[in-house]
Amino acid sequence: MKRNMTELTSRQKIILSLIVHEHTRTAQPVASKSLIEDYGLQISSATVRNEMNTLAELGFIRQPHTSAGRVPTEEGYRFFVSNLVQQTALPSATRNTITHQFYQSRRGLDHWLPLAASVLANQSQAVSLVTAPHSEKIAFKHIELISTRGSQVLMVLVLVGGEIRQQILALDEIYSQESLSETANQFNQNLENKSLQQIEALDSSLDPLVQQILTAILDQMHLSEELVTGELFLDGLSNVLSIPEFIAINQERSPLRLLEERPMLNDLLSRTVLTEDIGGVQVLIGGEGTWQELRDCSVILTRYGIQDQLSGMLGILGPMRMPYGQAISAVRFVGDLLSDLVTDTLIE
Amino acid sequence: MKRNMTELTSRQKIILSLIVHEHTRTAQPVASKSLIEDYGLQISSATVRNEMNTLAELGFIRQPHTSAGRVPTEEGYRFFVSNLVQQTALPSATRNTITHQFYQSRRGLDHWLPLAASVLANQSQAVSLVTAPHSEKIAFKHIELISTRGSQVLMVLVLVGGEIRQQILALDEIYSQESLSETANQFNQNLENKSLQQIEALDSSLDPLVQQILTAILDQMHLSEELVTGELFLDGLSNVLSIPEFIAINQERSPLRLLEERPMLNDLLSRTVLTEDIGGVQVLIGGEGTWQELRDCSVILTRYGIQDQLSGMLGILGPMRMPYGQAISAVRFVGDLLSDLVTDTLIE
DNA sequence: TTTAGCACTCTCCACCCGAGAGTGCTAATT
DNA sequence: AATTAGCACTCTCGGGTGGAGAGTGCTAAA
Repeated sequence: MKRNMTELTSRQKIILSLIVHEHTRTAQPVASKSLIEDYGLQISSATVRNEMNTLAELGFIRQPHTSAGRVPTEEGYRFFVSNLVQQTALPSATRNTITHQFYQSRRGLDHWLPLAASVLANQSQAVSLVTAPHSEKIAFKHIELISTRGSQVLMVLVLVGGEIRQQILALDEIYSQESLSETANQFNQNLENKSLQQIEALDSSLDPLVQQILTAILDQMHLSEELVTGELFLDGLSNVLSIPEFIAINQERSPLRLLEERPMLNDLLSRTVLTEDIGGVQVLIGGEGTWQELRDCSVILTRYGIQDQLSGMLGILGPMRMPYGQAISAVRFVGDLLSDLVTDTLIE
Repeated sequence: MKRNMTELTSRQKIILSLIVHEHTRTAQPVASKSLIEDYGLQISSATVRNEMNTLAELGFIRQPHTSAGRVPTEEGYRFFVSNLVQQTALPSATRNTITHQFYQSRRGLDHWLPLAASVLANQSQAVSLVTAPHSEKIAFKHIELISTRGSQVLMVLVLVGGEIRQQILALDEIYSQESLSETANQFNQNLENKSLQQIEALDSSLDPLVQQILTAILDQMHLSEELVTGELFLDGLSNVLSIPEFIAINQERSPLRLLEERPMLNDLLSRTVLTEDIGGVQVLIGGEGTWQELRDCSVILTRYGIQDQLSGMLGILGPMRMPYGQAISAVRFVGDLLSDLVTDTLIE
C-alpha cells in the first residue's frame, strides 16, 4: 500500500479525476465501464477496477455498498483539489460581460457587493457570500455633526479606508449647528489618520460636548473592529434548495445555519481566509473535522482588497460534489475584480 | 348551498377554526373523530362530518382523496384570517425580553434592523424580512466632501430622514480640502430641505465643480427613490429548509426566489403593504393568483416608521399552514417597536 | 500487466396484500 | 328537523416479494 499521496501513477490520477468529474456531473456512483465508455479510455474496465482498488486502499474513493460504483471520499476531493484540479478559466465573453457590469456607471460598493454575490451565485450555482471591505487598522478620517431636532445630533464618522459609520447622539443640551461644525472641525484637524489606540490615549478633554463625541467615536471604532460588522451579501440560496446536502437530516445541522449565525461565520472566516494573503483562494472541504454543519459541503473563499490596508472576503458554499475548477476560477476572478475596484476608489 | 360567507353558523366557524388549528399543528388531514376527541366537542363525529360537507361545498376545506380527512383550502385560510383568527399576544415576558434587546445600548438602525429580522424569525419559525426605512419624500439635508487621494473625493450625502448615501467622485482637477469644504457649505446653506424636484429645477451653475457635485447629488437622490434600495435583512432561512412547500417541485419556483430577485420583491411590496397605512398588517395567502411562487405560502407584512415621512417594511414568509394568530401578533409587535425607535431618532 | 469471462451481490422498482384510518350513507333516535 | 349509531366502502400506507439489471471481484488466459 502506497502511503505517499504524490506517488499515484499518472493513470491513477486520470482515473481519480474522471471519477470526481463524473460524480459531480451525475451525483451517482461511477462505474468502471461507464468511465471508459464516456471518456474513451483505451484500457479495459477490469484494469480500471484494479486501479480503483488501489485508490480505495489509499482512501480516495469508496463504495457505497458492494457491487456499486465508486464515490470520491473527502480525502479524494482534497487530493483532487490540491493536485489535479485545473482551473477552467471563464469564457472570455462571460468575463467581459461581468467586467462590464461592474464598470458601467461606477456606483460604488453598495452596487458592487451585491453584484459580486449575484455573479458568484450564477457562475457557481451555489450559495455565494460577500462581506464589505474592512480596514486592517482602524483610523480616523473625518467626522461630521449634523443638528437634527432638539438636542439630537447625527454623527457621521468616516474611517480611513472609506468605511462610514453613523450614530444618533442625544446630547446634554442643545447646540447650534455652528458650534457643532466648529467642534467637528477641531476633531478633523486633530484626529486625522489617528488610530484607535492613539485616540484612546489622548487626554480626555473637560468640555462635555467634546467628551461625549469622543466617546461615541471610540464606540464606533471599536464596533468597526469586529470582523464581519456590517453587511453580508448572500445570493443563490435557491440554487441550493433542491440539493439534499443542504437540507440534511435535521434542519439544526443545515449548512445554511452557518450563514445566519454571525459568531459561527466569523469563526469560519477568521480561521481560514484571514490567514491568507489577498488573492489566495482557500478551499475547505467537508468542514475539515471542525464544522459539523459542513460535513457534506465545501467552501471556497478568498480575500479581496489591498494588502495590509483594506480587505473583505467573498466565496461560495456548495455541496462537496462541486465543479471545483469552475468554482475556484469564478471566486478568483470576482475577487480580483473587486480588488481592482477597491484599489481605484481607496480612501487614504 | 349558502353563498354568503358570513352566514356560517357559529358551530361551523368553530369547526373551521379547529381544522385550521389542527392542520397547522400536525400538517395532516384532519379527521372528524380526532377533532371531537382532541378538543372535547360535545357532538358526534357524524355531525362534524355533516358540517364538514357544508364547509366543503362553500370551498373552505377539501379532501385530498375520498375517505381522507379534511384540509383547509386557500379560501378557507382567507376566511379564517379575515373572520376567525384571534391575535394571541406574545407573553409579556417575551415582550419584555425583546423590548429590552432593542433598547439596550442604543446603537441605531444598523443594530435594530437585523435584530428585528432575528426576532421575527424566531417568533414565527418562518423566514423574516426587514427593509431599511426610507423617506417618503426625498429631500436634501447635508453634504460633506472629503478629499482623499489625487482628484478623488468622497461625497457623503445625508437626506432628510437620516438616510446616508456615499459616492466616490473622480473630479476633473485636484481641489484642496478647504475649497471642497467651502463648496459643501454652500450646498448646505442653499439646499437644506429642498426636495429632489426643487433641486432639479435649479439653474445649473457654470462652475464645473458645483455642476459635477450637483449631478452626483441628483444621481444619489434618484437612486434613493427606488423602493428597496438598500439593505434587506433576512433571517430564519434554516427554519424553512425542511418544509416541503419551500423546496417545491422545481427550484425555479421556490418561494425563496422572491427574496433574491429584487424586482419581484419590489413588485410584491409595492402592490401590497405600500397601499396600507403604517400599523396595518396585511396577510397575503397563497400568492392570490398573482405570484406563482407563493402558491403554498403566506406572507404577512406591515409598514413601520412615521406616516407620510419615513417608512420601512417588515414581515414574514412561511407556509400557508402557519399559526396566523402568533405570526400576525409578532409582526405587529415588532413593527410597532421599530416605529417607536424610528420616531425617537428621526432626523428632521 | 492487462484483459475477457463469469458468477455473485446488491439495489431498485413494480407489484401485491392486508391493516387501518376515515368517510358516506342509511336508518334509528331525540 | 337535527343528531347519531352503525356499517360498508374506499383509499393510503407499509411491509414483503421477486425479478431485472448494474456493477463488481476473481480467475485464468493473453
